[in-house]
Amino acid sequence: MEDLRFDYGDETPELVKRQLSRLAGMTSGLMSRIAAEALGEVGAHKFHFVVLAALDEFGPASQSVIADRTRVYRSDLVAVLNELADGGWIVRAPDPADKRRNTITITDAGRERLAELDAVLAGVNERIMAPLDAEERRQLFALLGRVNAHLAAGG
Amino acid sequence: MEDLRFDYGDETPELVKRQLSRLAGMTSGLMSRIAAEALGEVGAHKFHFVVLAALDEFGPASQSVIADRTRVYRSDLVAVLNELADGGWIVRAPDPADKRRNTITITDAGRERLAELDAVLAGVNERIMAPLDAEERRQLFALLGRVNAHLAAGG
DNA sequence: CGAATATCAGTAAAACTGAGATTA
DNA sequence: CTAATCTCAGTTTTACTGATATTC
Repeated sequence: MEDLRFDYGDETPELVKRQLSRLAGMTSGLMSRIAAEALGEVGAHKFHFVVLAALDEFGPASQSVIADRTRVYRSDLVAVLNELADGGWIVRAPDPADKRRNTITITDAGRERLAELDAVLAGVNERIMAPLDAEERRQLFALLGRVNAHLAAGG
Repeated sequence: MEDLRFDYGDETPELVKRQLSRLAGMTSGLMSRIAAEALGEVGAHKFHFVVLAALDEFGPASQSVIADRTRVYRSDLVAVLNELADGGWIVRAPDPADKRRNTITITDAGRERLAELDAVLAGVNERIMAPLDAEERRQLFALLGRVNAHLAAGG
């Protein structure tokens, strides 16, 4: 992941450029790679952030509920929680009321970790959005937000 | 690839929403998936489009040159060209002047295929950008273009 | 000889599927 | 008995690395 690349080179075909400029999504793999790389540098990945944020905001929950909230697959969530437990950022305890369930709880260290990852991502955002001023960023997010909402609604 | 998903559910943590709204790139995986799925429906993938476009615009070239122009890895380009040759969209012939090289040439069928894939991608673009009018799309692409240029320059 | 070209085999990470064991 | 929960094993796709044979 050392060669961060974004465009298609100096001799990019016009047809490709046109599609790239129209299909915002096809060009944005790099942005998530920058985020993944930055999180990787502190030994995390995006699911750590997403899961810790869900636990911090909504409180303790079963793995199944966390999977629904975060859209992490139940099967993959197991490994993510193992990693978070190894770091002392969550506690996994059997639910006495339903022995099928585990109750996952964020720890104080977990909240510190969450703040750390949030800061990392804020730094990534700053790096990516550097060429835009505050008003332009607001515009960009508003436009993307409308596209996103449209897609999320099944458009 | 049947469950196209974009947001993080009704109970998305605020921290995640905030990062999602700021980090445009982290949310755009779906857009490229829509494009990949649409191309898949006609038996293609994005490298078919990119390689055909490069051949159409710049003329016949060696595999090495195509790899540089399209940023498709040399090792992966072999399989892409095999598929394009099987479809009759390109011709692969040894270069008499340098026996290490193949000369790749787009065929008339290849140009038709390229037009077909271009139309598919235009349809995807229309679907994604549906909520924005022409002026808003122009604005969005201009803003993204500046971010892209910044990242492409190594920002 | 060293370097470039095309090819193949294989790795790594992310997204996803399916099946098994346990408990409600 | 059916259904839910957790876990594990495995698939698929994409991006990428390394090695090899051939030719310059």
